[in-house]
Amino acid sequence: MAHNSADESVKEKAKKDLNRGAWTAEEDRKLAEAINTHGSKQWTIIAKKAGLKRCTKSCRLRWMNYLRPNIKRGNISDQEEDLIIRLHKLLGNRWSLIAARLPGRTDNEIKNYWNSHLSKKKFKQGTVIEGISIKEMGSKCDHETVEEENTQSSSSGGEDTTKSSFDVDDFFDFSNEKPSTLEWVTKFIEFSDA
DNA sequence: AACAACCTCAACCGCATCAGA
DNA sequence: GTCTGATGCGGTTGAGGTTGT
Repeated sequence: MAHNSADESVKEKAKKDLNRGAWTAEEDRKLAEAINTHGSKQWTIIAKKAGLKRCTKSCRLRWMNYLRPNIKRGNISDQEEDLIIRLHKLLGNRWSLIAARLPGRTDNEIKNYWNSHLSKKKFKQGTVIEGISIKEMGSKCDHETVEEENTQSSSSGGEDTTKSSFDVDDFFDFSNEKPSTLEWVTKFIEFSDA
């Protein structure tokens, strides 16, 4: 590494100048004000103009996970839980994709909920995944459990996957996804069809 | 009542990807 | 085509709360 130490110390100093840890109500108010003025896209501008000693990432995260309108907090319903389980089986640890199918829920919330509730539940019940660790689950789900899902749905006529009342068409509507996601979904569909 | 163990969740970190120059 | 800064994502951490002994 040819990093010069002056550069590093500038970065270190900048880091030290930033607030860290829990957000205060006052910080929330300032951030909301700045987003109101500048929109919720230009985070470098927002971070500067808000007058907060917070980095862009921190501002964005706070907005996405807490301040954003229409956020549901806590009380994940049975229906939502069921959907999370199904989506996780299908998508693996792609929390943002899963969150996109659950209005008002954030990727962080779903990730936390999965790690604290569902992963254990699944192990207790032993119904979905057997013989692999939680850490392995994320990567394995991408292909192996998809295959399992495929087998299960074909044997049961594929009806069970729609047991909960979510809109299947909407669920598989990836029209708003990024090209890289679409590519992945296309691959998944090809894999399912094979 | 006191302490330890466990749980939850907000926030941070590092990396990957994207977009513009 | 390359570089650089911005953005987004998933994994991890740690503070605070809860439960068990």
